[in-house]
Amino acid sequence: MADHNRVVTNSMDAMLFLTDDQLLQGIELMYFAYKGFTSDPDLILQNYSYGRAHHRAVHFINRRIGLKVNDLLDILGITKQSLNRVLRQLIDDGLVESRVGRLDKRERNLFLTEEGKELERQLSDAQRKRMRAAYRAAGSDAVQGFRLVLEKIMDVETRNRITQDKE
Amino acid sequence: MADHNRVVTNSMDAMLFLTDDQLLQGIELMYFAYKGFTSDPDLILQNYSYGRAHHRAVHFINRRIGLKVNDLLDILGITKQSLNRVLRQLIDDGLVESRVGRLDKRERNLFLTEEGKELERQLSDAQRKRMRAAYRAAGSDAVQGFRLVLEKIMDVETRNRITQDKE
DNA sequence: CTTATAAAGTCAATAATACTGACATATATT
DNA sequence: AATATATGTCAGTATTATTGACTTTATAAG
Repeated sequence: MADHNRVVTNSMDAMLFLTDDQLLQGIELMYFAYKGFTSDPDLILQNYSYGRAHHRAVHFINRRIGLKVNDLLDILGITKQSLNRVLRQLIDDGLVESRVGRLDKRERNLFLTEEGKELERQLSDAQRKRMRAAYRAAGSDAVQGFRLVLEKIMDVETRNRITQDKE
Repeated sequence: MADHNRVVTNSMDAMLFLTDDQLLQGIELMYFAYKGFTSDPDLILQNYSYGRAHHRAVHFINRRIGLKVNDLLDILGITKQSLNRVLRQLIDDGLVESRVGRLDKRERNLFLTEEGKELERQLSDAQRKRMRAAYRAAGSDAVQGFRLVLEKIMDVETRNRITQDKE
């Protein structure tokens, strides 16, 4: 009975490339792909003496226009002290605008200025270019699989927050 | 003529989810998935007062047993001064052994000790568990696509080095 | 209206990871 | 003997993150 179950499990694992070695290969792929994924924006950010933290802030302020500081903290999963330095710089440099909330004046809504949008465009153009090339080379079926697996790798709470935002 | 080409390109893009917005969604997926991907090992590493740099070193020393220090530097893409601190700790703590090369005595070959293997097992078990669950949930076709897209996202030089190592 | 809670912002100290530059040692190559 | 290579180390700096303590302003609860 136990033996029978194991055989079944193993054959399913084989179909799904689930040997320990295949899984380690997938783990390495994630590592190397993520490295490439961040390399193009990193080069651009150097010209501004900014880092990845600035990129992430600019990205999410662009994607969720007018989001609150607390929302950004939740998304990034860092402390407000960590975000503060980055956000302070972006605001002082005129890339981000912080407006007092209309309903709740304690809140601050974040927006990209024209200059901020310009940096965002540079960064996302570079990153999109790589993704577009990868998608084209891999084909649409592969892209669907790619997206599905990534969604399953995420923390469930993160996935719920993301997918709920879509609709 | 130009118009005609653009129409064709756009429809292909649509099939491949290649609108700017879809590409940005893919970029966010990568970000959130990578965050989940590293979260389990990060928790384990805290018990050892180690960081991700230690994880990467342990991972690759395990995967390419006896690799040279220079090989590890190439893989990680960091300076020897950066690696030194991490490697020094791992060696001093008895997780990694550095043996003088047989043919070229200037070289050092790196190995995990039993204790090092034990940490590697803990870390990769946690990471494999998440990957296995994601693969199972997504299905084997999706996994193939996932792997293919990741390979295309990598830098070409990295991809050549990895795929050449496979055979 | 007063007290409590919440959102945002700041100051200070610390840690992990990376960098550049300079230099040392042992071994191999020319 | 001179040069190059592989490794290791010291010092100084930058980025990104942390914890803890505290302030200001505004809303909510009593």
